[in-house]
Amino acid sequence: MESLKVHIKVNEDLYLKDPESTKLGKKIISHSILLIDELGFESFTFKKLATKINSTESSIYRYFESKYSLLLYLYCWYWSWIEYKLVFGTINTNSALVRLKKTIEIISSPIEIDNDISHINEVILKKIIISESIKVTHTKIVDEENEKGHFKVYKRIIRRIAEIIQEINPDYPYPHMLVFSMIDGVIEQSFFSSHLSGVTEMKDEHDTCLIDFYTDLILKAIQ
Amino acid sequence: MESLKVHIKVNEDLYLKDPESTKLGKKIISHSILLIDELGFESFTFKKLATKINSTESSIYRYFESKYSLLLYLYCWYWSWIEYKLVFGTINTNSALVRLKKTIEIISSPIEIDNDISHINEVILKKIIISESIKVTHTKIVDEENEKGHFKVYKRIIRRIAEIIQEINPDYPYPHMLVFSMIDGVIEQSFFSSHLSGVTEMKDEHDTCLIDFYTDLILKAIQ
DNA sequence: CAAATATAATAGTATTACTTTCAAAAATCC
DNA sequence: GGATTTTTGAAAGTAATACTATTATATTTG
Repeated sequence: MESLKVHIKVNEDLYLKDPESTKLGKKIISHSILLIDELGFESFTFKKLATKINSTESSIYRYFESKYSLLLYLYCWYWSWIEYKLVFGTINTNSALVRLKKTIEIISSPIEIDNDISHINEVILKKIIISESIKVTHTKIVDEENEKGHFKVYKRIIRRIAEIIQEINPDYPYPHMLVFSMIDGVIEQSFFSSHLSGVTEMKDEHDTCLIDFYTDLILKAIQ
Repeated sequence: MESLKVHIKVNEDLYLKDPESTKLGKKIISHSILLIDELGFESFTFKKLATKINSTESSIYRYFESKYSLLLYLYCWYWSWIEYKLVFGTINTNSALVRLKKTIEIISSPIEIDNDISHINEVILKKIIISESIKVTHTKIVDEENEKGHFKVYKRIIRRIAEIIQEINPDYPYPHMLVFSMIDGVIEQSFFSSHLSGVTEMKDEHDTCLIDFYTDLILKAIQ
């Protein structure tokens, strides 16, 4: 059976030319994910990517201003996809508590292969988000990017979940901090689990203990 | 009154020549902190630093292999200093709960100027740690650095605090994850508080609400 | 004061992140 | 199906960066 195809749309000013609109564009996206994962963002260059996909540096520059803006594109795509999963996963659920538990599960679960979205490998994309997304946020131009609205989706996700918490306990004073703690913590613990053993009980990126940890932590905090 | 001078020692393989041993070395450290804060790590270069301190690129290269290893030095220095504050701040305290509370306070408090250590501006150093330390950890060579023992202090801090938690509640299953959550969360929330308003209730880097947030969170989690 | 060491001045290299130009190929329009 | 527009490829060029190497000049030390 053919499954439902979902198209994640990102802000138009993230690219010079929509990579979803052409074959070369899609190749740039799918292979950049693989190559950034392979080399790390610092060693990743448009020249190397061009060689990989039998194209040229200048062709890639027609889609993205810089390798940084390509990473920003992937970052925005990822969080839009997560938002879609959150909305889809909690639809028709009346109980705020059930919605919260489901939300925590979606945020802290390891990614499984999702065939609904063709050319993007979400498992490797998450690996990139885990190891490289701080290169999108921790920069001198973060405020500029923020003003352009590039963190809108990320912030909306936090707001959405914080609202569920407020529904459950309107008196809890730090719902956003609690949610941010989880969203950021999932990424960071996933990274450190496979690099600095000893800082976390998590064994690797596929360990599901994060669900358990954050469910317990959040429910106790807001009880 | 002359205050107690404390000398923080870092691993010898972090530098080519000990910057604490000469006037130029100390100038490199103190001014690199100011310049990295001013320009951001990406735009910071040894050439610019050399100009600032009326020296030359090649002289700075005699102390540090690369700008990256200078950042690693600052990173290690910072965590050694935090460890010293933790040990000093919980000495002679028998109750594990009191030690835990004090620890949380030390980790999540904004930094105040500490005149005990002369040429290093700890307030600005923390700003650098907040915005740049991920450039030490989130890199392809993190495993290599880990093997060289450069994250030993950081990991020991987590272990230390996790042990206090285990003393209070030996059955809590995720003491390291909980501690890591706090240590990493403090840094990340401090960063985002001043850049992405809306993701946290924290107003800025000087807001003390983190103490309150983490004290409540951790005590409820392990109760 | 001599010898050893540290620093400054200068020049040079490979790589990177991009830009420009122009020709060839492909898609689109009538 | 041929003309036109758009997209891509090939090649060369630029400024900046992250270092290295060499030699001369200070500065420290015994």
